Amino acid sequence: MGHSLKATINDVANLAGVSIKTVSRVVNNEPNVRRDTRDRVKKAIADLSYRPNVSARNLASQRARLIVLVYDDPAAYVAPSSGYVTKMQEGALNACREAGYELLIHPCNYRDTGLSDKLRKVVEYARPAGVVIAAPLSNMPRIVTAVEETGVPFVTVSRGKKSRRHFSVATNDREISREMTLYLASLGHKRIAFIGGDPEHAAVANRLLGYKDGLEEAGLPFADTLVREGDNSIGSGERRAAELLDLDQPPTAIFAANDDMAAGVMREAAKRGLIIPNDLSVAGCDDISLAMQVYPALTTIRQPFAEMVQAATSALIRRELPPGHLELVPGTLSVRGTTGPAPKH
Amino acid sequence: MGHSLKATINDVANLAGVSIKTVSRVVNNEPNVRRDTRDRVKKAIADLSYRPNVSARNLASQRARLIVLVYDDPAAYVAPSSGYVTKMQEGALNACREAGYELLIHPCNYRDTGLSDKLRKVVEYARPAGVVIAAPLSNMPRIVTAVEETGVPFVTVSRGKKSRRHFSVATNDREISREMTLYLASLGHKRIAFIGGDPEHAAVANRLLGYKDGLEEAGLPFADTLVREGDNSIGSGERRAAELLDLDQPPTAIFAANDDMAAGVMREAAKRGLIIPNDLSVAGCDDISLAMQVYPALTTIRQPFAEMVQAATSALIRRELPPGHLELVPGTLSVRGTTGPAPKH
DNA sequence: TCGATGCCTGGCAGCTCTGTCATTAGAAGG
DNA sequence: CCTTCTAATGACAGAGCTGCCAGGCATCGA
Repeated sequence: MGHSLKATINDVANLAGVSIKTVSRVVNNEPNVRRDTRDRVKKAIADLSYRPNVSARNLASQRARLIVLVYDDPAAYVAPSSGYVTKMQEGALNACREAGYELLIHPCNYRDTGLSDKLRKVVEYARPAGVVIAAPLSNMPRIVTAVEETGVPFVTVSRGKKSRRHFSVATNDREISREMTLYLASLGHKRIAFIGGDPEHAAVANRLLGYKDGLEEAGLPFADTLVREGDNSIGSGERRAAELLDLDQPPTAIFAANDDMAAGVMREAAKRGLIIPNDLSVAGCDDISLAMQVYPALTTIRQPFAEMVQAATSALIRRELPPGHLELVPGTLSVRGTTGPAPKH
Repeated sequence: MGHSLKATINDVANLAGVSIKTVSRVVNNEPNVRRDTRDRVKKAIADLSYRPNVSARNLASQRARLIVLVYDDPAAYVAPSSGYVTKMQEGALNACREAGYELLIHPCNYRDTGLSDKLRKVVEYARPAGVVIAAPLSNMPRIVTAVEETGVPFVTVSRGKKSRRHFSVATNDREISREMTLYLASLGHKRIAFIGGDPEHAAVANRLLGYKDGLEEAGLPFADTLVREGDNSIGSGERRAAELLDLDQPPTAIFAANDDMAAGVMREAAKRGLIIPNDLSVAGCDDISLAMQVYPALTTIRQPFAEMVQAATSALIRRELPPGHLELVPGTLSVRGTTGPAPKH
């Protein structure tokens, strides 16, 4: 019915019989408006189905109601990739919609050498209210510094270590990796291998530490030969698994620092006719959708990506960013079909 | 060095010794500016590292340089899902960046009954230059109508059938499904099953037609029992595969209308100890990242999602939208490891 | 020589809001 | 009844840019 398509604040003011300033107050939930005036304005807004013009608001208030989400999109360089991107977007969108903010997504390639400059440009151009930097980019000093230098408030998500300088959200990587290792040990596995990822990613380094913690706590020896470095891709999971399974004393369980590599391990096992979990247990980390798509479903560590990014985004919008504060969102073990008791001999 | 953070058009005009209007002309690549004037302005812009204020531009020109991308996000209702979302975003972002536009993503759930109203609100609020509606939402009349009624230009992507009313981009679903069926027949398969999806999705209906075309062309009989209806999820792929493999005369090849269902078929085969492709050939459709993640890698139909969305988005930005025009982006067969010669007996 | 034509350039209004400050109304106090 | 204070409201000036129109200045043909 209400055609509109462009009622302005003036139309609302006329209809309600008040000044545009009062309408502005109502729209922005400011105090000092009488109850009945407020109701009258609200009715007029509804009748005209008035929506404030975002551009005019941003221009007048000198700040854009806009959050930029910066993340690494593995699809750009590693052939097949996963669902963590949509998870993050979901979290950011939740927080933005709630507050009437817009979200600008900015996928990028962490290996791009010109990335810092590009990011700087994007931020200076969009002039957002804040920037969310997701892992693994959040662990790259040059990236963080580039954003920091623009002077726009920002939050990092999933950093390995705490920062003195800015607000960050992370998960308890080390702790939960320890738990996974202990769980594997509790199944009777004595030779548990670990496939790490790019050591530049702090989260990955923490997972390795957690693995060591777990071994120690279970009274198992740490062996260099059982630790390999992949690049987070399925292919590297396959290759590292091949190396491990070719050992004289191959592992009976392989814990990969992300799900893609775990899937690679499963592929290699399938090639060799190994039955999972009877002959080999496999565990991953991240709980991306891929984890449920493989058969058997992958035992993994659920990373609450959406929640983490949502927490980061709303902190940004609320402007509650005590520098150096680390917000911890705990992960959980997700035990599914790829882990089982160690083979008898 | 140029600190800036907020040089305005006035600063540039002063430095270059021209009026702001001339600066505006240069920024917008308008004609009728002398060569040396243009160069002088460009230099001033560079020196001050001036970036036009998006809000001011949008406000003054009465149009937002913003595209809304509306798509169905399966992650919301079907547990595990796939990479077509990032593909689409990639295409849309490419087109937007090129033209200096922003992209507003709007994932939604196609089963949400209040979706039309929500979309209407989003569009009226953001007032974008255009809306891209991706499949399967583009096949739902109530969705398309809701967007149409806002009066904002829009494009649908991957519709099954041509529309008289608006511009659309699609792929040659029927044709390419026919080719896949012919390919399977050429491997010697006589009983080729088809698992379709939600019949409300026009693309899926077309794939069924292509399957029939292919059978006919190969001189194979069409059998009702070999056609099943899934819901595009992995789970439904498993269930339908179970039904098919329990038949007295089970198929030797299964062609699923999307990759998730094909992955489900593979899971069911693995459960039964069937070796793919020796005992059973499996083909999918979409070529999402999952297709490369399963083992063996899935033979599928590559759907150029990114290209399609990119084409749609730039048409929107260029405002070249002849109503009723159908832009066809061809798919291609991607033969990988899940298809092979039919078993001997 | 005088328009006429066409390229360049600038002036100015206006897009829709918000921030600041002024003003009014109403309550409280003497 | 008049002051004093506070809550409620409004007037007005921008925020930074674009659209429209007017004008200046060569160039060209008659």
